[in-house]
Amino acid sequence: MNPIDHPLGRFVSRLRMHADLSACETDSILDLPFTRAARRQNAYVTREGDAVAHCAILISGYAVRHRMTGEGDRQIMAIYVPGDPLNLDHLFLPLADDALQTVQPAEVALIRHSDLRQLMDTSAEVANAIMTTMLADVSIFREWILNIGQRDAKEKIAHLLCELAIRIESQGIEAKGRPLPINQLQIAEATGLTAVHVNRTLKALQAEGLIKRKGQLVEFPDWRRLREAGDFDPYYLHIRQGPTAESAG
Amino acid sequence: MNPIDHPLGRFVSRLRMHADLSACETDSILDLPFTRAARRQNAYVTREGDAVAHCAILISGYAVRHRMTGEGDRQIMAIYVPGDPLNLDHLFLPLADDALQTVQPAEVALIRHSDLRQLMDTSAEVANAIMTTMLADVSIFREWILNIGQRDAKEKIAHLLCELAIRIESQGIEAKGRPLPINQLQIAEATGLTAVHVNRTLKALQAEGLIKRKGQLVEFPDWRRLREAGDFDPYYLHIRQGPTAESAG
DNA sequence: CGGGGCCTTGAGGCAATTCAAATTATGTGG
DNA sequence: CCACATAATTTGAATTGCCTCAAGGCCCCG
Repeated sequence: MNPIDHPLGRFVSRLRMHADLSACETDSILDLPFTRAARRQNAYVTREGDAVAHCAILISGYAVRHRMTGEGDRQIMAIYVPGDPLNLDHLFLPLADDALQTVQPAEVALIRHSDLRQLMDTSAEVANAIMTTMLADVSIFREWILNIGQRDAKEKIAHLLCELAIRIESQGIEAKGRPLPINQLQIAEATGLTAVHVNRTLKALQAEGLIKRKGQLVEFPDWRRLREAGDFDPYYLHIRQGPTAESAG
Repeated sequence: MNPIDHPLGRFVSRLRMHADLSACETDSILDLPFTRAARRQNAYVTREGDAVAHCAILISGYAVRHRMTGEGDRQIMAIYVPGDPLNLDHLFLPLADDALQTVQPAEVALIRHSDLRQLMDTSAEVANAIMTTMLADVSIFREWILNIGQRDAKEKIAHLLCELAIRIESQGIEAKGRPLPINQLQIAEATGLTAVHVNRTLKALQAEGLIKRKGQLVEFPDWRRLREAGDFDPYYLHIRQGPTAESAG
């Protein structure tokens, strides 16, 4: 069976980026009971303060994780692509300290904590794959600290675009003429810039031939120079096989 | 036995901030085999790229976790206080993606991964406490993304000072007239500012009566206003009992 | 064809940076 | 305990990257 045909297929594929899973272990994941749920654009999956009893896996669409200052400024701290687990952390810390929200119409698979924990107790390999995947996402949090703290606007945005390209491509989605999962305001909220400055910086990247835009579509005519402009090295993603996006246009 | 007398006593105390541990479970942690190692100031515990086989627990002193851009700019992504585990993540993702470095003379306890995993396999409660503690630290990573991305210099620094105060105080260290674990350059590297601007901002905080400095010592004459200035709410630390630093001078 | 997102552009202002140097702490060996 | 070296902090002046405010344009969709 092609795992992509299964709602959790991309999740398995995500786990396999970080750890080995036998056919048997794969099946045990695909056999997990789950609730499939559709979410409109901008719908919340969980909110800050929720006591969470389910792990959400993104089946399709895009979602973000965000937190707000007391003055209401929003910071996006993660962007999720299909196959990504949104909140494995809630397995161990069920009190949500930030919100999960779709940014596109999306579907999620909701797996009860008890069911997932039971499988992890049964299979050390599955447990290990889950942990490693969760910690790869933590490494991304840290790279964002670096990105937001130390790089200038052009580098920040180029870096974010590179990361998204690699992560989306790794899931075999839209090899070329990628539609950006997020708009300019959301790029701003993810990089700590203002939407106005994001707009100007995107224009500058385009003028330099590093990206090409057509509406929501973004193309990368010169991947190598974009990577350099963003000081991007994908090691922090902890994807085992070298990503293949280098060849994409 | 007073657990503080044991090198791992503060570590147990840290775990107990986030999860229940019975006396029996506590003892099983204190009985873990470990190597005690002294580290000079600015010594590395692990470096980026290392394949790590031990979890390091900070017994005394202070340490940071950092990563660098291609241009050599350093971003500190975590500051560790005594009792903190430095790298539980390496249990599951043994390839270090950033460096751990002392910023004061320090001692660490090195616990072999295999020993810690064995204990976690034996005791679900210990495993849960370890996981919860690790994820509380991940929540701190995310708060730093928010702090660096959305707040201005005064808020950033006030927020960082509040976090450090609470975390140090929670370990029962130096109730008043706290010596800052880090210098101004390191505050800069942790907040994404320059050392010069950190200096000016500290002066401004002092002029407003939010902090009082004497050499390396920092006092908080008006904790409430400092907390407000830093938009600081300790919920994200996931410390179960309300921290007591409100009363400290 | 009208309304609401989203994107785009301009002008002016400010927070934070850069560069450079002076001053003050900290530590060390004699 | 002093003299020296080194690290850390402090200050000034000039610059700039990014922000704020404000308005206009585009495009999708009912």
